[in-house]
Amino acid sequence: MQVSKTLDYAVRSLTYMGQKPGNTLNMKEIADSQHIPLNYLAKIMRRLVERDILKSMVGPDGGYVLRRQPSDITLKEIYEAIEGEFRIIDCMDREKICFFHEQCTQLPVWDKIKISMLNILESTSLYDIIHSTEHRGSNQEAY
Amino acid sequence: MQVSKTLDYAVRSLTYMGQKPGNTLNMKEIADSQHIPLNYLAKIMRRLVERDILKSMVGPDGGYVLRRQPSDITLKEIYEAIEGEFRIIDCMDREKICFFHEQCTQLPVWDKIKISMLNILESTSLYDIIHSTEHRGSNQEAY
DNA sequence: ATATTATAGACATACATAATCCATAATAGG
DNA sequence: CCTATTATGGATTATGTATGTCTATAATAT
Repeated sequence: MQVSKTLDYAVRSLTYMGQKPGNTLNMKEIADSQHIPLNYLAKIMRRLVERDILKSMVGPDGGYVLRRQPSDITLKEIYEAIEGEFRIIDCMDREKICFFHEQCTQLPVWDKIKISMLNILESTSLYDIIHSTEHRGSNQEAY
Repeated sequence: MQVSKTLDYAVRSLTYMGQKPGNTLNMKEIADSQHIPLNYLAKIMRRLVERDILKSMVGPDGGYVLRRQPSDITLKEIYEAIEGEFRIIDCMDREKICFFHEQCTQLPVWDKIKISMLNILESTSLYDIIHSTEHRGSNQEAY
């Protein structure tokens, strides 16, 4: 029930990019600034490009830019780019036949949690994430 | 970001027990009914006993009973018995020093999700889970 | 005394995540 | 056209955690 390191990397990278609007940033700069292994970030970036969250440019002075406004990129999109469809328990996978079928008492609970999480993911944009620190007190205890 | 099989096993087992109030059920019956490997369930049950969710009795005709009313057992307790403290991202672990300290823009988002999930876990009792199927249409599409 | 049950924990396995590595394609600039 | 720089693609390895298995021990009802 944890956010994967990969998703965390993706969100951090996009946040960093959103804080430097307009600039084309190359992978190396992003990887260095966020302490992400370069080749691992490469794979993450590809998925974000595939999902049209980023635009990439090959060659010298190449790199990545956000394809859309941060306010137009939701956390849900980022999640799905990295993890695929949002799902919190396996039998929500329609391809697998769950032994318990409809008598399963568990599903409504997990579904409630799922819906609540999806709401947050959907209603949170990259813009919100970028600006979320501003609302935190500077002497707030670190996590 | 998924519910572990172990937690699912725990919730299913407790639900099953809650549906047969008063009876002492032994592990074998629970394991069989829920299709859980017996020795694996043994480890799960131990944790639930430690947390005073279950009472155990050794010996012939021994087994387990719920120590409290289903309405008095929250999903959060079950979660914590199995997974430990609820946490959705590693740097929420105060023992680990996160590289980004307070400048981290990510935490408020994950924290929002965490709080929302905790609310649900806390406000959902075993009673609710047991009775949740009743609110579902019988011809509802299976997950 | 024996059968039955839970307890305890070591051990093994499988699987997903994370990370590394190497080869290739695109392109800007000289 | 050549070269350096950057992304792309995919194979491979490493690591850790979740899951599952096994064996021995303790408690207790009959």
